[in-house]
Amino acid sequence: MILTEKSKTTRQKLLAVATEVFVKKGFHAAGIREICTAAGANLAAVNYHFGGKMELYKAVLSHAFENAKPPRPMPTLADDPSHPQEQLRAWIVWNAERMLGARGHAVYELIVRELQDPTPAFDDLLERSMQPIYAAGEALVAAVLGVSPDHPFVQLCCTSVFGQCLIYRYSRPIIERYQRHASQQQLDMIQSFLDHDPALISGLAEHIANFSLAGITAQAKRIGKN
Amino acid sequence: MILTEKSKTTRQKLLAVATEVFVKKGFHAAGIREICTAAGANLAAVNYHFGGKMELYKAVLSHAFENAKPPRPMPTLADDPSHPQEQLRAWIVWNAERMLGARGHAVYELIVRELQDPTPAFDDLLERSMQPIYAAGEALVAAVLGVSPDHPFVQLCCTSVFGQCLIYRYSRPIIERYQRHASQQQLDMIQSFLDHDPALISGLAEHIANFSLAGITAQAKRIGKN
DNA sequence: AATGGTATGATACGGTGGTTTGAAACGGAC
DNA sequence: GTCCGTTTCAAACCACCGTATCATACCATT
Repeated sequence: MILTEKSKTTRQKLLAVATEVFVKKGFHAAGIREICTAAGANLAAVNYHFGGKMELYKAVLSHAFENAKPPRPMPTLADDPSHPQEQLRAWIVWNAERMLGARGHAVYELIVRELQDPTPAFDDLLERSMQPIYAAGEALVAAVLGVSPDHPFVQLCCTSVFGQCLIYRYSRPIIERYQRHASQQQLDMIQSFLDHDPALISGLAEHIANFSLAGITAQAKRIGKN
Repeated sequence: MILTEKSKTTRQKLLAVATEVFVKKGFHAAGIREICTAAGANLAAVNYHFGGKMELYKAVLSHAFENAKPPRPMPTLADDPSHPQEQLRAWIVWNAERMLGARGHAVYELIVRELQDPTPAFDDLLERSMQPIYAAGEALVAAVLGVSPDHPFVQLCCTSVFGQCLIYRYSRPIIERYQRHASQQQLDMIQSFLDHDPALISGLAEHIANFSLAGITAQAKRIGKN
């Protein structure tokens, strides 16, 4: 199939709209009629350009993954092996900003959806987008704890870090519902969070880093005592 | 409607099976036919006994909420206002065990589903099951931080605590998928976690408490310095 | 045994959602 | 202008799901 200019734009429009809709409603709840009308395309367009709903979804995942490329490289232990604490802090901040910020937005929203209703496309996405990051985090935590990466505390601490990040992706409905009981100041914060305000995101990332680093070093002392 | 013995067992079977299915697949993906055949009931049974799918779902939520009543009462600041740290630790452990253990299993699994695809029954469930716990946690964190409950740090810290708990409910698919790369020791841990092994649960709760308390006291020092 | 409220059963209806079809419109190549 | 591959379009198809219907079976009461 040769892609002319016109076909490219319909395909791209479809892809963009589908990303939005899949993020907002998840794979099953999203309808191709909704996607097509929102993209100004015919109902048959999805099947023509992608071959089906699932293929469209996989294309969306790949596209979102490509667009999630971070602006700066991930900090790793190898960057500065003599200062694991500083590197760990840098990694946590980097990871949190990536997960909460606008740049990685779609991927993580989609991953979070996959967590509950895994589709066949899940494994590949997870392997490509999360595994390297998680492995780097494990290595850093292990270095700070002074144990091997297989140590149970390593997984516990890493999960604590990821849990703090993911909940902001996860509990958007709660956050939105909170608006009714919130003060004006809180309302502004919520809105700017939903808009991926970079200042707020990095503030959040700082909090998670401070919180987690204290938690991890406390566990390190606990290990040392035993 | 007078409930004879026979009708009671069908209703209860329906309720039990529906809880399982709704937990496993969520409200939308679960089918009446699936539930009825699994319960050995006729297709019309749901409409007869509950009045519709949504009413069945609400009944499941209520039933799950009733069954989640904790074995011991929630620790609050009022229990011992002079030792907020100890009370906060007790609250975190209590909350984590409740969220991760078998007793509250269904409620939290359902809440987590609601987080992504809210149904009209969400608000009520949230208000009844989460709001009191969250408020108690806020008060305790605020006491330890030495600030008012409206302080932004309070919400940040509370969210960090809940995030660490929820991720274990949330990312079950990841945990299960991890089995392929896991060691035998890890496999056993995963299995006993999925079986709600009380020893493992309280170990997890201890970790979350240690981790979070260190994080929160670090934030307290940070506030003190400013 | 007869009766009437209760429970179960088989089946059909209306709606929705993904997919398919076949014809029409486009656009460059000759 | 004609041709042919590519793209768009409206309509229909098909499977599934929640619900409604109505007949039948149950069972305590009389």
